Amino acid sequence: MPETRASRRARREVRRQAFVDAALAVFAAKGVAATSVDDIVRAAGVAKGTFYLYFATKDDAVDAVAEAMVEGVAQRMEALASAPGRSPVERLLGFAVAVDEIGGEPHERDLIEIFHRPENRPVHDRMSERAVARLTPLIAEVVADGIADGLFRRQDPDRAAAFVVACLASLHEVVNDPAEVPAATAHLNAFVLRGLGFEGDVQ
Amino acid sequence: MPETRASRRARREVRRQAFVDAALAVFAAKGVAATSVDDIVRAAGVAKGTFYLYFATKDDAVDAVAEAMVEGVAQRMEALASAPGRSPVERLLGFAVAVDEIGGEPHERDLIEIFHRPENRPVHDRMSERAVARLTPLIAEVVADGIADGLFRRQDPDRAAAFVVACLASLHEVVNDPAEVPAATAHLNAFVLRGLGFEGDVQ
Amino acid sequence: MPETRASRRARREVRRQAFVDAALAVFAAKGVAATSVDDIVRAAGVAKGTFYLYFATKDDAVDAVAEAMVEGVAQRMEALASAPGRSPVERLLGFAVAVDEIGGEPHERDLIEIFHRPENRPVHDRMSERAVARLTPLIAEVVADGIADGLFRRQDPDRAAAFVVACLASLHEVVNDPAEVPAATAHLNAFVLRGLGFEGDVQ
Amino acid sequence: MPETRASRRARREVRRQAFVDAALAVFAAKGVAATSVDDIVRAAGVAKGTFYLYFATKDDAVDAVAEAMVEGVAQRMEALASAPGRSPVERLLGFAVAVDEIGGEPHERDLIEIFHRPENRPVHDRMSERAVARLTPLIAEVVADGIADGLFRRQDPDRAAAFVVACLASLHEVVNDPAEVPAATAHLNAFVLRGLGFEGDVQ
DNA sequence: AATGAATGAGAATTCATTCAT
DNA sequence: TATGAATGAATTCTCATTCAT
Repeated sequence: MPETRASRRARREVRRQAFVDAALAVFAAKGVAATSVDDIVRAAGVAKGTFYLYFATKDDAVDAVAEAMVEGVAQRMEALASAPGRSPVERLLGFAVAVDEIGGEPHERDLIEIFHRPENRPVHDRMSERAVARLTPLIAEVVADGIADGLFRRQDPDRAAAFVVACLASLHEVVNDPAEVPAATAHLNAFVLRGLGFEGDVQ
Repeated sequence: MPETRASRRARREVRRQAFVDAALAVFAAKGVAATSVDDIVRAAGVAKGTFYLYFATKDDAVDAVAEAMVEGVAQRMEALASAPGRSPVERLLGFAVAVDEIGGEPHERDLIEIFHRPENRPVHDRMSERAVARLTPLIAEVVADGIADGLFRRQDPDRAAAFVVACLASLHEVVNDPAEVPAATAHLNAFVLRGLGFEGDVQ
Repeated sequence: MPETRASRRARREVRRQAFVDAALAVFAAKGVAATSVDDIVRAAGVAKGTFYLYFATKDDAVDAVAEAMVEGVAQRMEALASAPGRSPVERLLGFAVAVDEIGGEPHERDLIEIFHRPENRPVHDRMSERAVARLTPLIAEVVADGIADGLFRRQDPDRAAAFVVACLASLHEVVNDPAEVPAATAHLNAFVLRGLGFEGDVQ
Repeated sequence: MPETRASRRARREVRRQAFVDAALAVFAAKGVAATSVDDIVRAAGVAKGTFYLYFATKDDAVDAVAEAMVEGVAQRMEALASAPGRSPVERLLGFAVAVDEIGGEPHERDLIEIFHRPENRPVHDRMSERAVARLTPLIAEVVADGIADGLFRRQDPDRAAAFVVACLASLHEVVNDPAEVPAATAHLNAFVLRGLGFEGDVQ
């Protein structure tokens, strides 16, 4: 039986993901700039030419890695953002938790590793870019809901969301000692909610 | 009359600055990663070897560029931070103005140019890093003063400063239309002051 | 039919040897220090990158050349050294013949060429080093056998071998006119055998 | 009073020697190939241009260093070679002593240092070349005298001298432990004298 | 004589990409 | 699909030498 178009595509996706995993591992180990296609294929255990069967370009692969890394968090936040029956405040608090949880999976632990090594700035950047693009609308929606509910002040939800995202992103830049994470998160939540004009009791 | 040690050092500094200027121009034109030492010396109109008389490494030059770009803003903010007879709130408001003013000089206009091109992320990063390192303490001091004066809530000034810096930095990431800058700045100031727990009238 | 591991290795060896041959030609023509990797690949008729598929380093290639040049002589001497049923004296005389024969093949003719040009000292050196390392033990063994047989005086065989090797090596440094080679060889043999304490008739 | 031509030349010689000393120090420290003119002038404490007032070429300086290093030994051997009232055998034994004594002065200690580091082969080579050229005639003369006196066999003195020089040179290549030097020297002397056909008691 | 800034050709090495098998 | 040898342009950095002061 000849392979169906669907199963072919699925297999292709699996193969591609294997490259992403391999690339992630090498990136974590030696930084993105210092990683060659050779390194990636060696980690993936395939020949060099095979790489170009799945990616047009090395850069293409870097993008795929960044996307993979952001997507996990984004989906969790998406679920939180649209959680029915929860107030905007609760949903916002959930975002910080989601960001905190980054690192819960091996994949994401690598992400953090990479976030903090200065030589790995380039991916960090690409991820930030994607993360901001992905997350800001989610947050803007929550902010808009909060304004509509009279919980937050009237303000441009997009701009406000940008500030919130910036603060969220700074969490991982700023906290070095894991023990400080809860305190920092609480501080962040209070800062952000107050910043949005929430007057209730935070926490 | 043989050249004095001082004048030699001065001349050296001028020469070095010429390289920084040239590098800045090329970086702005074609991105940092895509800029070779060859490009820089061509722009500077000197021989390749000369470059290495002033910088140990290409990276060394990138750092010098980043430093040059940050230093201008940092000094203005430093002046504002320590302005005698001004309240912490006023000083904080001044920071946003200083950030807004980036771009007032040609040097800094290039800075913005670079900020916004995605391919130029690496310098942006290095600048951010430096900017954060340079600015956070300034802001932390103002926050601490505000807490001492009972204007802001009790909180860790360093962490709070990190959030403020993140929001300030997001200003330039987020606003694309120059006409929006004043509104965005006002929004930012209100967000940040409320976030710090200031209860007075913002504006 | 996919290529077997063995045939791949063989092909690799052939390719590598082609580089050695090319390098040898250029070295002979313009000296080792003055030879660039560019020169070698041009002579080999391949792209520069290919060179680095077979050698980690330019130096690595120089070593390979030196090794190739020494190995031929060494193997002939090895055969002589262990020739069964021949007395130590005969085996020793054979060594000088083997050294004389250097130059019989084109490869080895180049070797001599290189030996005598002062600008080519570096390879000569590396070859000497290797040659000494390779040949001294062979000769030491013969000397030890001679001592055991009562043909030579009691003495440290390693040290004695070093003197013999030095004399052998000097053969090619000293004789410029090929017509003189037989006389010089006879002289050398007599000198060395007497030096070792052999009292029989030399020749 | 204007400087005389002679004193000018003398001063020039002193200055040149200072460069040789400096170069020797750097060569000893980091190898010849790895030593740049920059290194030399830094060690000499002068400006780069000054170097070229005294040497036409970097190579010129390397030669000067090699010459300086050989000259000391050569002069001592010259004195020994022509010592009146001493037999050829005694004079020959003296040569080995002279070679052994290399390292008695700081200059010559460096020489040995350099002799034994593999990365410093190039100077070693140039020195060997010079040493052979300088020493062989001295030894040839002694050998000729010995033949004339009936102490040594009839043979070509130049060729014999070449063998002797080769053995002498091997002394420093072969002996690693200083404690072994006397034994090795004795072995060498016995080997050489026997090789030349001396039948008396060696030692 | 002395200086040292400037030169610029040239070196070694890397690596994304291609393509014949 | 998969392979991996081959490519060659591009990159960073070095260093002997020159020359205006």
